[in-house]
Parts: sequence; C-alpha cells; structure tokens
Amino acid sequence: MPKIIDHDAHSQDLARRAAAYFSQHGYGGTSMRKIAQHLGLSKSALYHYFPTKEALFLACTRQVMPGEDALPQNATGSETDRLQALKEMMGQDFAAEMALIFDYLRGKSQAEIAQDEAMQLALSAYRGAVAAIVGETRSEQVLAQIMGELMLVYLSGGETQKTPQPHGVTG
Amino acid sequence: MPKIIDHDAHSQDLARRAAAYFSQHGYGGTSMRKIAQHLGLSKSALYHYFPTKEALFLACTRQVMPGEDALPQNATGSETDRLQALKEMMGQDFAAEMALIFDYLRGKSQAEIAQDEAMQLALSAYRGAVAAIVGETRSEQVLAQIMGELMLVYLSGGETQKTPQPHGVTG
DNA sequence: TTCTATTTCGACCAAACGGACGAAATTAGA
DNA sequence: TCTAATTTCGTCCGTTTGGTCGAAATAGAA
Repeated sequence: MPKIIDHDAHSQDLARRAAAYFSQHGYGGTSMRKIAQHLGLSKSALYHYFPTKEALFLACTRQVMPGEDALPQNATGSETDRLQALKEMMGQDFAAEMALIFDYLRGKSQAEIAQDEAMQLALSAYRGAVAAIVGETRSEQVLAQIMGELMLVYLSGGETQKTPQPHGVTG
Repeated sequence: MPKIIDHDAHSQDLARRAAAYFSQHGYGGTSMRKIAQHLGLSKSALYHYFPTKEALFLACTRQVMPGEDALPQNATGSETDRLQALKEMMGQDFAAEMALIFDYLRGKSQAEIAQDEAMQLALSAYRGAVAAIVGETRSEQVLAQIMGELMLVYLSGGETQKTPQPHGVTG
C-alpha cells in the first residue's frame, strides 16, 4: 500500500537514537520538539511512532537495558582477561546508561523497583555474564566490585589510581 | 532594621529541603513554582534567595555532597564493624544523592568532571573515610566495593543476596 | 492512472515555564 | 511612633511545553 517503512524497526531505531539524547539532557530537559529535531523529523511524525513522551522514554530505556543475550559470554582467555573484557564492555556507555536508568527509576519506591521487569532483566543479564566467568558464588561480589569501579571512574572524571589487584578484578 | 532572618542560614535550609525535591523529580521535572509550594513560600520569595533555578540547584548539590568532615570517622569496633557502619551511613540516602549527582554531572565532559571542585571534594571525603578504616592501600578497592554494593541494592529494589564475606566488607 | 493506507508535516491550543517587577507586609533601631 | 531595610507576595510577560488535528505527501496495489 503506502510507504515502505517497517514501523517497528523504524521506531526501535528512533528509540535507540533518542536514548542518547535523553541520557544527555535528562527526561525533563528533553522536549519532544528538540528530540524530533535531533532525530531529523517533525514532532508530529515522532508522535506517530510514540503516543506520548513517556512511551518514547520507556522505549528508550528498553533499548538501553541489556537483554538476556546482550552481553556475549566470551569464553577465551584467563578469568582476569575475561573480567577485564566484560568490565570494558560495561564501561563503554556506563555513564550514559546509568543517567538514563536513574531517570527511569526516579520517584519509584524500592518495592516498585523490585517488581520492575526491565530492571530485573537487565540486572540478571549482568549477573549472568559475571557468573559465567567467576561462578555463582563470587558473582554478586565481583559484579559489585566492577560497578563500583566504573562508578568511581565516572565520578572522578576519568581514570582512578590503579588498585593493587585485590582479587583479579581490577586492571 | 527589618526581619530577623539570617539570610545565609535560611537559604541553606531551603536548599537542603529543596535537594530532596530535586532528587525525586529531576532537574527538568522540578519547577520553581512547585518547589516553592513544597517549601511553603511564594515563588518570588524563593527567587529572593536564589537568583535562578540553576543557582538553587547548585546550592542543593553543595548541600548534599559530603564535605571534609561530613563523614565522622568512628574509631570504635573492629574494621568490619566500622566498615559496616560507614556503609550504612553512605547507604542512608544513597539513591537520592546519586540521582542528584547524576543530574549535576549531566552533559559535563569527563574533563569537566575531573576539574569540578565539589565533586572531587565529595570523593575525597569518601576516600578519606574509607582509608581511615582500611588504610590507603586498600581504600580505593574497598570504596569501589561499597559503592557497587549500594548500587546493586538500589537497582535490585532492596536487599540483595548476602555475599559470602569476600574480604570483610559485605555483611 | 487511480485508489488507498500510511507517513510526514505545519498550525494550533491550553497549560506551564523561568524570570521580572512593584507593591505590601514585617520589624529592628531612632 | 515613625522610618527604613528586608522579606514576602501577586501579577504580568514572552517563551516553551506536551499533545491534537486536518491536510499534504508518499508509494504499493488495482
């Protein structure tokens, strides 16, 4: 019939590109006009794909949060090397993703967060990736270590002083 | 002459109470009208203490970020106990403070963050508190561990499964 | 070509925004 | 009590907001 556009694929692509804008400007700091301009279409066209700003934002978070198979479990190298690789992969867009996630969780109670599907799915993806390397027993502690290091690196504005290899996590 | 109000003290008190509102609604989601209503005064009165929304927000972040002596270094108990106490103190308003800090750092480059005074001061306060307990050598790694655990607790929506005491940090 | 379903757009709306301003209220010192 | 500095407030302004709507453009199917 009309245009040749795959609606779902196109909206997912828009959401992926919009996520970067949201994480840079925050939910409240992002207007539908500005984001449409950034995406290269009109505001009305954007509303054609997402009925509301909230819906677009939710689509963005789903695009950013890692799914089950988003973190490929590379099986090569030593445990230290594999952890280092995972850490670098997580650190890629750590700040941007965290900014988006904090926006996403804002105002939610702990109980609501605990029942949030997307959030739990993303966490289990991280846990699974770590557990595949160090095993279930140490996974929670090692994941905490990695997240804490990434956090400190971001809050410090770049690199932090290297820690004297506590248990093979840091580099 | 006129009113008996200590201008600085009053504005600091307003900023402290406004910080909670900012962290719950985000910078863009917070309007001067709403925050004034939440604080129990008129918008104009709020503008009397803070020339702009940005100025109010900056005052809020300064109120939230720990200063040099904000984290009292309790010297009683074992290292594990003291770490646990520090962790609980940090975890008190962890989510709210992080939400505010991510808003504060939003859009800043890594270089800008590295040169941000308030941020570096807050980090050194945390580092100092940890170093006072475990020593300089392990401080960076232990701080990362604590921050990561607090992060995971928040993102999980409450408690996480207890880790089998890796090196005395977790409880 | 013509039809028709989809995509894109500009124009519009009421509400809310950050901020400016002068008047009203308040109160310590004369 | 009167004065004057400060705090508080209501009101106004231009701009931007999220969202709606009908028309125009597009392109596969007839």
